[in-house]
Amino acid sequence: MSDITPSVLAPLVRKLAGRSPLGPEERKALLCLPHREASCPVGTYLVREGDKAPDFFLLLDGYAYRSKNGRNGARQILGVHLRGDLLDLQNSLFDRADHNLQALTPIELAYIPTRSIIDLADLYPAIARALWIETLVDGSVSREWMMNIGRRTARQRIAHLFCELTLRQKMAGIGGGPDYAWPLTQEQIGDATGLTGVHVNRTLQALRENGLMTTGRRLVTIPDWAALQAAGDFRSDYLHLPAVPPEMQDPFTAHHASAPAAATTGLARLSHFARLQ
Amino acid sequence: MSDITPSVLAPLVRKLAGRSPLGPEERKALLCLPHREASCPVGTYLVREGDKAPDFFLLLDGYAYRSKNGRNGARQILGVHLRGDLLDLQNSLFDRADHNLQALTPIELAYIPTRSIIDLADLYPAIARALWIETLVDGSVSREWMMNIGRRTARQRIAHLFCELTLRQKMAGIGGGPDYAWPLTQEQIGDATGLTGVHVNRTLQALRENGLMTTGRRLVTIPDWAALQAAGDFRSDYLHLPAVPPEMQDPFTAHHASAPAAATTGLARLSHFARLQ
DNA sequence: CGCCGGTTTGAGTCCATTCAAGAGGAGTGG
DNA sequence: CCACTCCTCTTGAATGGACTCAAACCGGCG
Repeated sequence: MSDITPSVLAPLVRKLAGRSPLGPEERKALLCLPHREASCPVGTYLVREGDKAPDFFLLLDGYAYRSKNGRNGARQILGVHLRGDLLDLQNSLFDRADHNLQALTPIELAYIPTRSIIDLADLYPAIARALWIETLVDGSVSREWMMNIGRRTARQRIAHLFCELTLRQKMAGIGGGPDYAWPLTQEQIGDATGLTGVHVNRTLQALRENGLMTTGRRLVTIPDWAALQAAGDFRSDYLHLPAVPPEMQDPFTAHHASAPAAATTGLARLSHFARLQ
Repeated sequence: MSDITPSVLAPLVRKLAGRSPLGPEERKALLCLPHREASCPVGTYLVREGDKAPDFFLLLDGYAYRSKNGRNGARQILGVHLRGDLLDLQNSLFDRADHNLQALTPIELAYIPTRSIIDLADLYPAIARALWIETLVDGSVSREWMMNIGRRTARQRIAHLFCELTLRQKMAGIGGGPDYAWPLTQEQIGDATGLTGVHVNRTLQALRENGLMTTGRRLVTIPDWAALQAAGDFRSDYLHLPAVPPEMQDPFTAHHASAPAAATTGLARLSHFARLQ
């Protein structure tokens, strides 16, 4: 419960401060939130479609994903989450969850009562705004996924997904080397991209043959990041990341970011983020 | 610039109050927001992908849509908006817009500086929360669209889109009769559902032949609402509407839509989650 | 009237699916 | 250690849904 070891919630502060500047008082309030740690095996449903008033979670370690089920048994994966992500802001403010949230790998999480977060948001406008922006970013990602699923070829969709997850891992400080963890099965890649597992397999083979990536037991290596980005029509803007390392920027984004007269809020956020590290 | 007729912003209050209860003071503050009215012809870009710091709008009349462009010229429509909707919460808090916002029909709108809304949100937690929830609802709709585009047949996708727009019009008090306005061309339906215009045409013909709907010059008639819902795998939950009239509710909304599915490790879930409670 | 945007229609093609069946690996229990 | 199961990945052949590329049709409008 609420205790004196605040370090567990540090990622929460880091996350939110990356969205809206937070003063020391606000940081402290966040760190003092009541919470409970837990760990779940693969496949655990954290929230199930139709459940009432779920609380929400900070993902401390491992991977999770959101999904929806169709009447005919079809499943669509809506997003993937990794260490440091806030889970289920989406559901927690509604009376009933409209999608599932499931552990993709064994996970560690901190469970935080929704009530206490809302109270904090009422008390500190900066926290409220950070939560709001976090939700807006989530929406932006959803939109890019729509684009991906609706208007790209199988090859592009899969390359795009690999780009997104790889970059997000990089930003979360996971897997600094040439290898990145890959938590999804081919079937799950299919569910995320609107394809079948079989066709994912074939497309993956083609990508490998072209030297764009190699997958081995739950690992990906990407020899040529720029090439994979191009193959996936990937531009990282939509993730609204605080600061993408130069070697992983795409020419398009770099071009725009280098324009000096850029907006002030982004830069403020950036410096804030740097301070945390 | 800002004028003295506050009635124009009444839909804004109505919208937000539907998300979170607002006191008289908060309502008054909203109505006193500085704003400027404008009207735009069909096709006007209100915001263009890559634009910086757009302000935001209240749609007073007409239809608008959001879209994204791929590098190869592909276009994905991300959502459709109608009278009373808040436009571009999505973009306005970021440095740069990540998608387009365009007039689908001639529209009337009230333009509100983002700054003043944010100030209001800082001042009144209830307003901040309402805006947040509005954003969450938007995310919920995006998720359903992902499901639609990724995991449904052409027939289902199109039927679903018709259901959504029809119901939202009903809720906004437009078109009380058996006819509803239909602002989208077949090409645009394709862009919204991840199909081509040609195939939309053929699918539409099939739907008409089955007596599920008829389209005439910018009008739709739906003889059997339940049948169209079934054809589109449509459940209105995801829209998070305040109150859906009984004749338009679907039978499925009542009882839990718990898909049995694989749920292999579902057993672990219950014990664990019980512990959390 | 002629233009123009939207709808309709046709024929051929291709991308992705379906339905199998087999292979590889990891974990389990005897 | 093996046999066993389960899960994931792989491969093949046949099918089909949606796409492409036209061209024609239609109504509204200047």
